Amino acid sequence: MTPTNLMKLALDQQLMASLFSRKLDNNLSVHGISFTEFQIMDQLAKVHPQATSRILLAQSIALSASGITRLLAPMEKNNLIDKTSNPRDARQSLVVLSETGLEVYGQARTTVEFCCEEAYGLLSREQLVSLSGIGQLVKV
Amino acid sequence: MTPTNLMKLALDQQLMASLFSRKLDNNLSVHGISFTEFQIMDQLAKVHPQATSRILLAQSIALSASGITRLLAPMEKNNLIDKTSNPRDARQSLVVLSETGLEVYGQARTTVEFCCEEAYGLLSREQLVSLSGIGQLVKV
DNA sequence: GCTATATACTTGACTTATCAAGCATATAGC
DNA sequence: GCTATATGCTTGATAAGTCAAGTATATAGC
Repeated sequence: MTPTNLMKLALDQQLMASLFSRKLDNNLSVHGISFTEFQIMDQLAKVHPQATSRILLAQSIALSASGITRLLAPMEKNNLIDKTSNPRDARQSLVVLSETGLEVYGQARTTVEFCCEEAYGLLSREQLVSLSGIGQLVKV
Repeated sequence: MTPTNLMKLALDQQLMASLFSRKLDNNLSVHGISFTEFQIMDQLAKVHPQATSRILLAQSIALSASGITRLLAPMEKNNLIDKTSNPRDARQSLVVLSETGLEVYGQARTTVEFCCEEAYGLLSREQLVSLSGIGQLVKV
């Protein structure tokens, strides 16, 4: 594959990602959350009821430390998450999904899965496998 | 593929896109342009020396009309693009790459192609071929 | 134990986008 | 031709993120 075609592929991917994230934002608004908030809740749900530090959350969705601070503040006010502190490290402020948060996540997840089906359902099994190959690169 | 796995794949894609666009932004800064600006220049280069309307540019990179206005203003001031008007439609304001713009695009493109190679080079030829079909979906 | 450095945040100033509203021009229906 | 509506673009207010600098706590070296 030529560099030109590779670039075209990459730019298309970016465009797709941009459209898809907008779609999710729109669809999630009925649950009162943004796509970014959903991403956080998804991370928290994975390890629930274990608490996660803000730094780890930030890294997991490629957000800066200050971005996390600003994102979590309203989520806490809306009772989606609870704050704890780490007795072993007073610098850390740990985060867990609240009762409400878990419930909202469950509902939102249905919406997200539906959108994913709608967007990626058209792809062949082969294409999906190729795409999941890309997911590996994230870790690099 | 289960809905759960499909969602995981989609979220990974978003993460990748986010990391990749940040990487491009960083690498393009030596050319004095952002990734968004590069995307615009790429669209303009495709049809150069033909002029493009702002609305079409906006759609091609999934940006709002006002986003385009705000993006193009500094590009014009930096002489990367030239403004023309459409004699058949006085509402339109057409855009072309300037001499300088074309030159900067050429240099920036080398950088972008390098980044793409770095990011996607790890995938197999078969994976890349099946992925290039996905670009079609963008138009849906 | 004290100092130096690293880590986990938070805050202020700024950037880049959005949406809603507005203005100018074009097009369609009567 | 006139009015109604649609299109192309700009502007003000706002949202969501960034970076640089600051604060508080932890860890390491002496």
